[in-house]
Amino acid sequence: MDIQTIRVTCTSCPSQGRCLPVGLSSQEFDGIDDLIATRRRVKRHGTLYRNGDSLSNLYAIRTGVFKTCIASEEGRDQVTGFQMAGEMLGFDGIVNDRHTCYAVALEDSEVCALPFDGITELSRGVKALQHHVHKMMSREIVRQHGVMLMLGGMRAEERLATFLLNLVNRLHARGFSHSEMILRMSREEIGSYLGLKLETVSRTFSRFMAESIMEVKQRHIHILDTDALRQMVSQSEGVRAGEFRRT
Amino acid sequence: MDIQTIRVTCTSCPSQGRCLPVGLSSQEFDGIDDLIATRRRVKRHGTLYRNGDSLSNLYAIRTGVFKTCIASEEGRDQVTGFQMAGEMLGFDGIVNDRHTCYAVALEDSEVCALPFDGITELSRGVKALQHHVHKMMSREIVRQHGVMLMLGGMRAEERLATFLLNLVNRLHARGFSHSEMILRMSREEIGSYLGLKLETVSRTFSRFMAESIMEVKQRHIHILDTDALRQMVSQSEGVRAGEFRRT
DNA sequence: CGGGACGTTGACGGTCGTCAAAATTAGTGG
DNA sequence: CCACTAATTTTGACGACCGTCAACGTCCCG
Repeated sequence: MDIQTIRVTCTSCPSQGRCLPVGLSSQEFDGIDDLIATRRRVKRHGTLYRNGDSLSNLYAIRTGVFKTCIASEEGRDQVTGFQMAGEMLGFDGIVNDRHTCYAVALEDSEVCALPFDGITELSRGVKALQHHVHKMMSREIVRQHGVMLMLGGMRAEERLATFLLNLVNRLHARGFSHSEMILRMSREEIGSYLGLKLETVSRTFSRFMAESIMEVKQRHIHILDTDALRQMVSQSEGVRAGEFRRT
Repeated sequence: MDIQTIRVTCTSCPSQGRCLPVGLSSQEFDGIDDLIATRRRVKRHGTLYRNGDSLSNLYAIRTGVFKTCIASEEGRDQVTGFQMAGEMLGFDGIVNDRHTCYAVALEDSEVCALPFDGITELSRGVKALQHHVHKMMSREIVRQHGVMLMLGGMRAEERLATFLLNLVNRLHARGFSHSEMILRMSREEIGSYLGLKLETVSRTFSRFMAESIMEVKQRHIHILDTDALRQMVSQSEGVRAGEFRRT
């Protein structure tokens, strides 16, 4: 048994206010605490929900990191995102009352399970909550636009640079270093997310290291030249004729 | 002046019930009509909203076809989707109160502009509407998962097959043929959506025609062998060793 | 210390992007 | 209605990027 559930209140959450209660007055905040939110521990490689599971909860991550994947019928899976503290999971399940994704913890993690019915009901009374739910779903849509941009037109270098910058930024916003991090996902998982094979991911890391843009020791990343990475992402313009461009 | 606005009610909509009022009781339906929904005509190549525009409305398509695009900073645009009658546009704008996309009509079209504030307010009273809004946003998220799957791991043939099947299905659901259609978008727009260059799209069409899977005359498509297309999409498994696989 | 998961590196080839030019269609004005 | 130009589409030749296959290194945990 690797999952525990206990009654919990937002008031004591380590990801303070990143998820649902953003921007609520203290009175409204008390309302949130009335949501019967249960805390669940999910061990590394444990599954939070599978596709096909009926949608009962949305999940807010308290600590840890998750990946979400789609399992296509033909057996090829694909990572659709990596989520960390304060981010929410489960919106994919609302259309058909069942999840079309599965979510797996990449390290021992803790989530807050929020009954979807409770959220909708509460948000009928609390404007700020209602708006925030809309915002979170909209944010997910816009995030995915970025992924589509990446998958649609970028080369391996640009994809990996985009990915690493995004990751380190999100970690920095959570109080970690803006230049160092430990990846919680394998090369294969990165590749799946970026639409690349794991060998290509590995090679691209090596190239970055050779160009002393970063130090890479397995999953430990130390970014030495953030600007170089940023340029990679937006360099796409102004390429010399004859060069290979995916755009 | 290519845009007209007039007061309109759902009751007389040609895309009956595909957008907001799905599953509402007649009483609730009357509530929807209270939304100050204005009809807007948008001519071919006309813009419904641009990125940067503040979010005031969501849009339900009454007639016609639209494309939505992201404009990346570096000038490379990308089509994120094609929308037709009964489908809704604008969810991307909710996070930051401004659109991060632009929407362009591919033929003379007509939309219903629904003030976002009105929708949220009304949905606080009407459960079914509230749930439906959530569903539509969730559906958009799931749709994009499909696009990511396509962009992440499919070959040109599979992408185009997926695209055409999806399109013809949606048209069929609207009462059109299940085997014939006229594309409203150029090869370049298709390519942008599929993460391919227009030449590759054109070549792939030619190949489909050579294999008599379909007849292609410019933008007129006649599908002769739907099963062949379906197999392309799910064929990915069981490929002989030595073949190129993007998965 | 040994086995398995994970990561790195090399060689080779396929797909699709690039460049170029021709063909077909669409749109415009006389 | 027809000439003329612009836009879109098709087709070909060539090569870059990245996928495939394979072998080797490294790390972790029992």
